[in-house]
Amino acid sequence: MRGLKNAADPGALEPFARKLIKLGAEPGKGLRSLLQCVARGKCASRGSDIVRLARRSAHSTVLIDGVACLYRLLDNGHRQISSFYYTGDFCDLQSYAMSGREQAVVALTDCSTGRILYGDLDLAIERDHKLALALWRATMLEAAIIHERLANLSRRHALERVAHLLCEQLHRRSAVGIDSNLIPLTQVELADACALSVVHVNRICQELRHRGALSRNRHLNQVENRDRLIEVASFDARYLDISAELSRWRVETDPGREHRP
Amino acid sequence: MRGLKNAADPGALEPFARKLIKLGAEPGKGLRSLLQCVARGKCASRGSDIVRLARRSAHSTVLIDGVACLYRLLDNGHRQISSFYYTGDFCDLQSYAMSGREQAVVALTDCSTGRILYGDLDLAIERDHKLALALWRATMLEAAIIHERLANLSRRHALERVAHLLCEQLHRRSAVGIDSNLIPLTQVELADACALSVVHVNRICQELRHRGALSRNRHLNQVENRDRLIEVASFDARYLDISAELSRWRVETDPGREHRP
DNA sequence: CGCATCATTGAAGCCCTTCAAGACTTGTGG
DNA sequence: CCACAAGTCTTGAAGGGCTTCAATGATGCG
Repeated sequence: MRGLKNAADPGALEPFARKLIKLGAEPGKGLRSLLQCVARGKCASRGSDIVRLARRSAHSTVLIDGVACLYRLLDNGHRQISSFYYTGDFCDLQSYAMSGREQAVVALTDCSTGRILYGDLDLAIERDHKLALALWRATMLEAAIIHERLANLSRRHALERVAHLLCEQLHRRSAVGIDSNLIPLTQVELADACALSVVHVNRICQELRHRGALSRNRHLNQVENRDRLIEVASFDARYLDISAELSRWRVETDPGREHRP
Repeated sequence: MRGLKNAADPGALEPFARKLIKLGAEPGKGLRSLLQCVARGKCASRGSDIVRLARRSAHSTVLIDGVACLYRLLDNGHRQISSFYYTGDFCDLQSYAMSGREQAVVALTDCSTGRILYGDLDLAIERDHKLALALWRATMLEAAIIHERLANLSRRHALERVAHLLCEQLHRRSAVGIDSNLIPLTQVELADACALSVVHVNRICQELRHRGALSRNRHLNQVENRDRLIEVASFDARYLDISAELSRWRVETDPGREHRP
C-alpha cells in the first residue's frame, strides 16, 4: 500500500490489469491490491531513458502509456535493441528476480510509467499464486519473442528481417488497441533492432515501398499493405497470441474449444 | 505422488534439486515432494529427439543426465539451435505454461530424463511459492542466455561467435561439475547454433587452433587454452552466474557480501 | 537561421555463402 | 576382416549480400 500517496490514475492502469488477466491472473482481490501499489513513475519523452538496468533498484517499472525498447551498447560500438515494450508491459521484470547486465530501456514515443516496490511484488506473489503464475508467463512471453527474433536475425535476409520486425510491431500494437499503420521507428532504430547497417535498411525500405508494403511517405514508416508485408516476412503471429498460448488452462475451463489442426 | 511407481533414482535427481535451491527454492518439504513426483522418463542416445514440443503434453521433462539442445527447422531449410540444456535443466518448461511453436529437443550426448506431470507441478507451485519463484527464475535465466546469444549472433564476427559459444558451454559444463575440455558439438552443430555455414565454421576452428585456443585434435572440439578463448570471445560470464544474479535475495540474508565494482 | 537528426545515394570491398570435390573416421553387414 | 555407406572434416574457387566510407538532400526544432 506504500504507493497510495501518489498513486497512479486507476484508469491508466487498465491495460496493465487486462494484460495480467489475459495471462491468467484472477481479477479479484490479489490483483486489485497490486494495482493499488502502483505509484506514479516518471514520464519520459521520446529518446530519453526510462530505466537503466543492472543498477540495484527497489522497484519495478510498468509502462502505462507509450512504446519503449530495451537496448544494450556492445563493445564494438553498435547498439542492439532486443525487446520492445507496449502499454501495460513490465519494462524490467527480469531485474526483479535477477540482476542482468548493463542495459537500458529507452522511450520510442512519449511514455508514462508506474512504479511497484519490490516488497509489494513479493507480497503479491506470495498471496496470490495465480498472479505469480501470470507474471511468470509474462516472462515466458518475452522469452518467446526473443526466441523468434533470434530465428529472424540468424538465418534470414535483410528484407525478411525488416518485414518481420514491422509485422511484430503491427501485431503488438493492435493487441493494445493501436490501429494506426504508422510505426514509431526510424531507420536507425530498425537497423539496431535487425542488426543491419542504416544504409542497407534504407535500401530495404525502398524495396518494401516498391513492393507496395510500405507507403511512399518519407519520415517514419507507414505500412501500406499489411498482407503483403506478412507475405514478405513469412510472418506467423502464433507466438504472440497470448490467449491461444494458455491452451492447457483454457481447456480445463472450456473443454469444447480445443483446436485441432 | 503419481510418479512413485516407476520413480526416478533419487540420487540422480540431486543436480536438479541443487539447481532449484541455487535459484532460491527452499530445501524443505515442498521441494522434496516435487522430487518424489519425478518419474523415470525415456533415455535418448546421441542424435535422437528427447522432446517434440508444440504437441500437447501432460508432463514436463527434466534432463537427469547428458547434454541436449533445443532446435527449430526454419522454412529456408536451415536448422536453428537456440538453447542448450545440461544435467538438472528443464527441457520444456516453456510449454508448461504456454504452448509455443514447432520445435524439438535433441540429445547431444546420451541422455536420461525424468518426467513431471503438469498436475504435480501445479500443486507444487501452489503450495510452495518459493519453489514457484525458483521455476520463474529458471525461465529468466534461460531468457538471459537467449538475450546474450542474440547480441552474440547479431553484431559479431564468426570468430567471436564461435568462441563465445564455446565459452558458454565450458562455463555451463563446469557449473554442473564437468571439467573436461572436450565439447560435444560437431562443426555442423556449431554452425547451426552460430548461424554460420559449416564451411566457414571449419575455417574458424582452424583459426582458433592456430591461435592456440583449440587443440589440434580433429573430430570434436577440444579446448586447449581457456583464457585465450575467453579473450577472443570477449566473454563475460556474469549473465550465467546464478548465485550473483539473485543479488536482492542474497542481500537480505547475507548483507556483508554485496559486491561493488 | 543554424544545427541536429534522419533519409538517401554511389562506390569499394570484405565477410561469409554456396558449390564441388576429396580425405578421414566410424559403424554396419556380408 | 574387409567393403561400403554415412557422417564429419577439409580445401579451393566464385560470387553475393551487406558494410563502411563519404557526401548530399530533406525535415524539424530552438
